[in-house]
Formats: sequence, structure tokens, C-alpha cells
Amino acid sequence: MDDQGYRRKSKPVAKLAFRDLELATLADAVPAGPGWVHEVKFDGYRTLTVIDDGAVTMYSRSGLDWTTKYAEIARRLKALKVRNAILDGEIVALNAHGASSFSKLKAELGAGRSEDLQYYLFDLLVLDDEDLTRQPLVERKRRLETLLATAEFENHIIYSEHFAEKANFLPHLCSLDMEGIVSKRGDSIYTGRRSKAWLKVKCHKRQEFVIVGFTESDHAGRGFRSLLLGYYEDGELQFAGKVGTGFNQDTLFDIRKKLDKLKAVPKPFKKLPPDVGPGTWVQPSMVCEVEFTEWTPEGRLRHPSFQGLREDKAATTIGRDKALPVEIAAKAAQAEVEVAAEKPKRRHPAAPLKPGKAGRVDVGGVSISHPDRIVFPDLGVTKLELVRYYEQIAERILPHVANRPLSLLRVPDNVDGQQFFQRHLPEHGGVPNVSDVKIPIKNRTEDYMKIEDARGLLSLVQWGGIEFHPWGCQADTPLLPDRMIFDLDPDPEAPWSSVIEGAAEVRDRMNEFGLISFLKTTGGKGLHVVVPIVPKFGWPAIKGFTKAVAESMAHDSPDRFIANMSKAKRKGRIFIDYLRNDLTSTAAAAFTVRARSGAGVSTPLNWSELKVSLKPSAFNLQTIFRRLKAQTSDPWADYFAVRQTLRPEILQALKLPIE
DNA sequence: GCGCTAA
DNA sequence: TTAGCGCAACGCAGT
DNA sequence: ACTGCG
Ligand SMILES: [Mn+2]
Ligand SMILES: [Mn+2]
Repeated sequence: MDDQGYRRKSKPVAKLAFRDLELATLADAVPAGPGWVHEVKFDGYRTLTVIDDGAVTMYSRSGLDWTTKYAEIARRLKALKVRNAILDGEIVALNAHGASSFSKLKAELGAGRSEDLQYYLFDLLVLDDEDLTRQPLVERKRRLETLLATAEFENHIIYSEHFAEKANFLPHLCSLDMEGIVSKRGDSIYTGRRSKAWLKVKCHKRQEFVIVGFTESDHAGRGFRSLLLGYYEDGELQFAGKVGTGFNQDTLFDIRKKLDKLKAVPKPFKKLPPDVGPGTWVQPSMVCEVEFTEWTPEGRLRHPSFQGLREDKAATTIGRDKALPVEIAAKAAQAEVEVAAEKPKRRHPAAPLKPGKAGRVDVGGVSISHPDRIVFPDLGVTKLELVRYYEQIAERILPHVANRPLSLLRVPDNVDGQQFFQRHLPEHGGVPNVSDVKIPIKNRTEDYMKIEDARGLLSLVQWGGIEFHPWGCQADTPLLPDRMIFDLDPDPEAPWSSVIEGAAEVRDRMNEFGLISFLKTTGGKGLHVVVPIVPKFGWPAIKGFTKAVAESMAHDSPDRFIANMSKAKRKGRIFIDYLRNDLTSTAAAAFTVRARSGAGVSTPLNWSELKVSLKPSAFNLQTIFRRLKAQTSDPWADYFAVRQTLRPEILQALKLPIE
């Protein structure tokens, strides 16, 4: 009608293809209110039609091309004068009362006939290169109605009307033999997912079940006595009961034929009520529709009646339908519609990030929520102060955490509350400025986190990250560690002097191997001695070497050091923890804050500071900058300049793999 | 902190 | 809508 | 084989 601009503006349009359908959520009643419109629910095949450049393709709900089954409908659709379009609707066969009949539909299609079918259309996603999916439903339907009025379809292609709220609409439709109602928010967009802005309400309790087996009939000529039904819950097959009525001669015979083709399997249920009797169990692959009056308390169907086989659903997707209380559904729908409306809000370019969320602060290009949240209750340190710490320290910490696989200790509330490690990026959502890095882990590869810059660092803090635990390797050479670490873990009873001596001894032993090492506090009670190395040898070699060093120290000073992680055996000694030296093991980074009261910071030290008077607790998020400002030189200045490696002979002597 | 699922 | 949940995972060591 | 530890 309006703008039928045949002259294209040189825009090469991507070929239109199948896309995921909007699916309705099952509700237990029809939602009320002016925001909702209501349509008849049909009992047929959901069908998406793509018209492109004169070609009509009709897809099933799962994207299968069923055009040839619907040849007559497809032919009629060619009467539409459009360059291209995507239409959504349901293919049905009407019975004598004008209600859609699924069994009649199957009979027609089984006979290869489509000339008596109807296609009810209720949505228009694309028209003449215009994407309508973000338009409100009522607007899409208005365009659809207008479009369908431009051609004569002899009542085979029909606009599915909607109605405003009417008292007793559902009982009325049910008395007319309809399947139910689909209620839709008039202002909802087409998301292509299951949505609560579309709610379906059924007249009868009916749903699909997996056919898990059958029982034999006493009567020759009857294909079977009943079908055994199941559904999946948490990936496990559950028994739902038997259905023995609703069949006719043809369906009995046809289904038995199909069942015989399936492989017999052992009884898939642990315990079954005895009344089920002997049955033949088959591979759970066939799906059928069953109407019933209710679920018994034992979880079985009451008065089930077979309604037909369904071929458009995979067995494993069949679960027990549970209708959502309509009040909850309606609230969720409201929220969905509001969220959808918020997204393209580019009205005021000056608007702050995350409009509608007050009190956010921008730090280094990252929007920080809840800046005043107290993260360290003992010090009263807020989230914003933590963020500012990492902003200030970014230059110093980034060389230790960027471009490597990175694990994170997250604390969404405060350090006295819940804490958890995270090393994968979440499957849904994700974090801005944080990327995936693929790491091969025993014959498969997994995705871990990586950041590259201060924005990534701050994004992780916004995400609740406090402690940064980089892996001992760079992201692009994960199998070749670029540092060794000795993590000195003192027993609570161990004298501080032993820790000091332990670190000094590690340093001296490294010197004997020609290796320069670096000292830092952990932010907690221990110390770290870190040895940067050229990525050259693999983890087994490096771990084996550090283990040998730890065991040698424990051997020489069994009163002070132990190389065994057992806490019981530690008593008053230092555990020389060499186990950090493995692919998936981590250690706290230099300059990371620890998520414990005191907000200790892992602080690089000069070896000259290694004295009993050393007080690691003096270095925390509030005090560290005083120290850094007062320093005339960086004790770790050479950390990234040192290029050193273990001599292969050493590894050989330890019978460790070289390369 | 945040997205998912269930109700 | 709200409530509740998960958010690492592997080798070492002791039983 | 199961459990605590880092
Ligand atoms: Mn430690
Ligand atoms: Mn340790």
C-alpha cells in the first residue's frame, strides 16, 4: 500500500533466511488488562514463511523446509506483491465446526494434499527490506492485515485477528472446540525466543509425551493395548502413565509399525507401580500428543486420550508442562516489554551509561555500580575506593595480569560475605573488555579469561573481582611457563624468622642455579619468591624442578621446612608450596589486593627488606602508595628485563622432560 | 554482580 | 515479578 | 574410593 518504492537504493540485502520463532509461555489463566490482546490458539503446525525475490519457502518450527508439503499454500502466497517478507503463522485443517483439527491436518498431509488447508497468519517480521521485529506487535499486525488484503486467497490464507479483553472469552472459545487462547502484549517486540509477552492458555490439559513403550493387546488385529508414556526431567526420563484410547484402526496399525522399527531397550525406569504390567520398551524417540483430565498425586495421567503423533519435536525436549500463574507471568511480561523499550535509547547522546540506574560512576571508561558499597568493613573501604586503587595501580599490576589466562576471586558484597573463584567467562552475558582465551587442557580446549588493559582490569573489579590470580604462563604460550614461584605458607605456629630464612634460602639456591629471583609479600601471612624465566620448558619440567628444590630444603632443614601440603604434618614449619607451578594452578599477582580484612596488598620487596622486622601487614590498599611514592627505585625493575632459563643439564639430572 | 531458572 | 543458585577443579595427601 | 587442601 504505502511506499511501494520499486527503485532500490543500492542496498544489497542479505538473503532472507529462517529465523527462530517467538514462543509463548504456558499460563494458567488469561491475563487481564488493556495491554493485552488475545488470539485464537490453533492446533496445527507453526510455520514461518520466507518470501524472497518471488521464491516462497515455508519452514517448520525447528527450521525444516516443508514447502513441498504445503505446495498449494506456497503457491497462493506468491500472489503477494512483495519484494520480500517473513510471515509467521499456523497451518491448520478445519473440521466441520470450523475448529482446527490436528488429526485432520495429518490425514491431509499424509495423503499429500494441501489444497484444503488454511494458513492463519499472526505476525510479520520483515516486509520489503524493512525489519519490523522491533515494532510493537499491534503495528506489525496492522501491516500484516493491510498486506493480506492486497490479494485474494479464497479463505486459505487468513489474517488471525486479535481481540481486546472480553469477559469469559476462554470458556466461550473452548465451547467452540478451540484449543485455547494466545494472549500477547500489544507493545511487545518479536524477540525470537520464548517470551512471557506471549502467553498461551489451554482449554484442555494436553501436552506432548515421549512414547517409551507399549503393551500388547489380547485381540489379534489391534496393534497394541496402550502406549507407555514418559517425559524428561533434569535430563532423566520419567514415567507418565499409559494411554489406551483415542486411536483408530489406522493409527493403531501405523504406530505399531513404527514401534516395531524401533530398537527394544531394557526398562528405563528403576521402579514402576505394579499395575503397569509387562510392556515392551523402546528407544524413546517418538512423540505424541495426549489430552487428559489431570495429574494424579503419583504423577500419572488421569483419563489420557491419544491425540496424534508429533513429528516436529525432538523427544529429549519433552518435559512436563507447568503453567505459570498468570499474575507472575503478567509482571514478567511487563518487565520484558520495558527492557526491550530501554535498549535502543540513544535519544540523548550525553546520557550517562546505563540510563535509569542512578548513582553509577564512570572510572576510566568503566561504569561502576554501587560506588559507596562497603567492601572492607573493618577499614570502611568502599567499592569506589577499591576501583580507584586498581585505576592507580593499573600501570604496575597490568604487566603481571594482562595477556595471560587469569583467575579471579570475586566478592560481590563484602569480604565477610560470599567469595568464589571464577576462571571462565560466563556463557551468557560476558564482561566488557574481557576476552576469551583458549587453553588446551588434556586433549580438549577450554575457554578462560584474559584482559589486555586497564579497562579490562576495572571491568573485572566492577564485576566483583578483588584478587587477581594470573596463571604462570602467557596466553599465547600456555604450555610454556614464563615464571617459577615458591609460595611460602607458614603454619600459624611457625616463627616469622623461619619464613624470612626460607625466602632467603630459596633466593640463594636460585642463585646457585644462576637464576635471579624476586621477593614479594603475598598480602597475607606468607611470602612469594618469583623467578621469571624465558618460556622454553614445559610444566612437568618446571614443576618437577621446583618440587626438587622444595624437597631438598625440607630434607636439609626438616625442623623449619616441609614440602608436603598436609596441614597436620606442618606444625610450626613452612610449607614450601611448589604446587603453584602447574598449568591450571595460580598464585596471587603482585599488587593484587587480598579479599580479607586489612585489605593487604601483595607487595614487591627489595631483598634488603627481608628482615625479621619486615611487616607485610603494613602494606595495604590505603598505605601502598605512600611506599611507592617514597621509593627511589622499583625493587622489581629488572623483573621483565631478566632473560634467564634453567640449564637443560639440571633438568636432565632430575630426569625431567626437556621440551 | 548478574544471568538463569523456577514459581 | 521475586527467590535461589552458580560462579574452579586438579593433584596431592591421608584415611 | 572418598575427603580435605591450596
Ligand atoms: Mn601462600
Ligand atoms: Mn600455597
